[in-house]
Formats: sequence, C-alpha cells, structure tokens
Amino acid sequence: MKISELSRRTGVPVASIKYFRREGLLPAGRATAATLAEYGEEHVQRLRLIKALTTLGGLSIAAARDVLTAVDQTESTDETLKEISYALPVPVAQAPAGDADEEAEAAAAAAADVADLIAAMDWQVPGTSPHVQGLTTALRELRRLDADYRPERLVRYAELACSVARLDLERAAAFENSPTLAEQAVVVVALSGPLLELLRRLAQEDQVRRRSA
Amino acid sequence: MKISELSRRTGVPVASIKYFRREGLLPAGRATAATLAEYGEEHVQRLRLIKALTTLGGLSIAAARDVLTAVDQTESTDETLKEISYALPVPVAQAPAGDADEEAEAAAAAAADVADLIAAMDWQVPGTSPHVQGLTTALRELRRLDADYRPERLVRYAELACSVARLDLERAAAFENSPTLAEQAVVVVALSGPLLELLRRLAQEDQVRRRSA
DNA sequence: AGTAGCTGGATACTTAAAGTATCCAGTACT
DNA sequence: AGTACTGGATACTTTAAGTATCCAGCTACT
Repeated sequence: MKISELSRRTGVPVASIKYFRREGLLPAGRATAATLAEYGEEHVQRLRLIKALTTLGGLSIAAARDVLTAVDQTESTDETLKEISYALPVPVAQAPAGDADEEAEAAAAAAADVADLIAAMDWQVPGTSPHVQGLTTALRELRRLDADYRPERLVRYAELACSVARLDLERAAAFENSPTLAEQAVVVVALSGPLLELLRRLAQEDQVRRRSA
Repeated sequence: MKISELSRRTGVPVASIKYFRREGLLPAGRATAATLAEYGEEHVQRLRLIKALTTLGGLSIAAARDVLTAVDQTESTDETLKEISYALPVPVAQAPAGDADEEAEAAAAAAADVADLIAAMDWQVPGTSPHVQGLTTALRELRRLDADYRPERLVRYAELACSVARLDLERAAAFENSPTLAEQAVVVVALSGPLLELLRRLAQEDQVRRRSA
C-alpha cells in the first residue's frame, strides 16, 4: 500500500503521516526504490494507536513517541506495562514556588501524607517512581487550596484506585503472549484513565441530579 | 496590597497576573486611583485556584476561565457542581474520520454501548450531556483499536466510578453554604480526577511489581 | 516642590507544539 | 515520453501561553 492509500484508509493527511514518521512515532515503510515505499496493516494499526493516544489519552506527540518507543523495545507483558507507565507524563506540572518558607513546609507535609498512604496501602513502590513524585506535588497543591484530603479520606480513594487497577490488570493477563500485546498494554495503561474519568463525571452528574430532584 | 506584593505572595509574575486579568480569570483590584488598585486575600486565593486548575487539572486558560465564570455566577451547591462539570473540557478530541462506512458503523455501535451502560447503571443523565457524547467518542476510538470494552466489563468500571463519585459528593455535602463553596466544588469536580489517576497508576505499579516478584 | 519608582492599560514580542505546504529529484505506469 | 506520484528536506502557519516594553499618571520620600 502506498502512502496515499494509507492516508485514505486512516483519514490522516499525507503530510501528517510524514510528520509522525519524522518524529519517530511511525516506522518507515519497506523501501522498494529510492522514492517509493510499501506500507502494511501494521502501519494502519499504528496510526490508529497514535490517534487514540493523542486524542483520547491527551498525550503530546513527544509523550506518545516515548510510549511507543517503550512499547517497541520490551518483551514481557510486565516490563511493557511498567515502561509505558513510566513513559506516560504525570498529570501534574510543577507549580512556581511562592513564599519560600510556606513552600518548604507544605512540601514536607505532602511528602509525609504520601508516605503514610503508601504504608497504609502496603504498596511496594520505589520512592523514585514518577507517580510518587507526582502525587506529592498534587497533594501540596491541594493542601495550599485548603482542600480536605487527609489520609483517611485519601485511603478511601486509594482503595478504589486499587480496584480499578485490578480490573485493568485482569485484562493484561488475558493477552499474555498475544501478538498485539503492546497495543493492548497501551490501552490498559494509558487509555483506561480517560475512560474512568468520563464515567466518574457521568456518575457525578447522575448523583447531583438525583439529590436535587 | 499592591500588584507587586500579590506577585511576591503567590510567586506569579506581574506580567502573568495582568494576563490572567486580561483573560477574565482574575477580577480587577479595587481601583483607588487612575493608575492604582488594591488587591486582597481573595485575589491570592483565586490565583492559587488558577494555578491548581492549570497545573494539576491540566486545563487551558480558556477552559479555566469557563470554569471560574461558572463558579462566579451560581448560587446553590448543586447548580455550581453541574456548571463546573459542564464547563470542564471532555478529555476526548474528535478524531478525524477515516473510512466513511466503517466510521458510521463504529459510531452506531459505540452509541448503543453507551445507551446499554446508562440503562444498566440506571443513570439519569440527558443524552445531550457532554459526558455522554465524550464517552461515545471514546468507545468508538477504543473499538477501532479492538480494545475489549464490552458492556459487561464497562459496567464494572462504571460501578467503581460511582463509588468515587459518591466519595466526591460526600465532601460536597460538608461544605454546603460554606463561603468557599466555589473553590471546594472546583476541587471536587476538577481536581479529584487527576488525583485518582495518580493513585490508579501507583496501584498499577504496585500490582505489576508483585506479580513479577 | 521635585523626583524616583511604582502602577494600570495597551500593545508588541517570544517560544513551543503541532501540524501544513512547498520544492525537488527519482520512479512507475501507460 | 509524459503524467502522476513518491520520499526527503525544508519552510511556513497557527494557536496557546505567556513576557516584555511603553506610556502617562500617581505617591511617597526628601
């Protein structure tokens, strides 16, 4: 299949396909001549995955590349899952520091909360995990807003998060050794989140509606 | 407090404060003269909220303005919650259409799945809700990736989402008639999601680690 | 009263991301 | 031989999110 047909099949403009290839998200086609290459179904699939990661997962092109690179370089399911997870950007940008003292104090308190939570949940995660860092930043931010996220409350959220993760990984077991392992793993790790968020909003909407009715 | 002090207190550059005011995220200070205005604690709080929405919530400036505008214009807790929820961008961009036939078929199937889910959960939400639309788009995208999100599986995610929403709204009850209602509501609706996502990733990391150990 | 240093408001500039578009020389069908 | 298409390189465009500059008015210190 030539690039024009790949474009037609996926709805992605030729110029964009070239862009993705340039950025390392899409492997080049099999060259049949100096100015001609052949594309296959794997390219169609890859483009779908790129679209899903960027539109549904909300990833930037650079982040999607990191995820796809991780996917292409690992073998076992578990390793793939971990790589994707770490390649994913944490949804917390570092906020600029305000008052220095206040800042340090808030950071310490947030770090303590995270440590408590990890202990309470008996989670075995390294302190260097980007998610631990991200959670600390997030709690610091929430603390500054006087939001009520004390450990007791946080634990209840964490327990639900555990259940979701169990559901996610249940699926991972099903495609152990599957040829589309990478794609499925990406879906479970990167696309489950936005889906859950949508469901949470719908559930919220329903409950608010019932309350005021 | 003058603008320079507001900047020092919050760590936000003066130019950025002016920018937020220009974009309608931050009310102007009380003018004391043609070229002088007085800012108060409410401006400090508002800037913190803006930072939280953009860095933690991942909202664009435009989206944050919509949320804050909704907040400023409503009175009751329930109304505020709904307005914020609707003002929040749905984390699903419309993907470009590929094959026309295939597309229509996938869209219909996704819409049916959503309808089934809503019926199964007995959710009372209007079909016009942006979240329903978003969920439909998301499922269409996932379906195209051959991801296994059949209704049975989806329902289990939905049930967990319900529990999370219950936890969220439990907090909303606590600040009924509170003077900081708006801020708290924003936290519950817009910032609970990123927090949950972080917890989900941590839980995933823990479970993968245990499995391979 | 003079002046250095802020201020609001307007406007111009900058940077980065995500594409788009153009150009070019080399095929490939007819 | 001619037309249409290709890969590759490069240039351009658009939008978001700030930053920086300018200006005239004020204000506080001296």
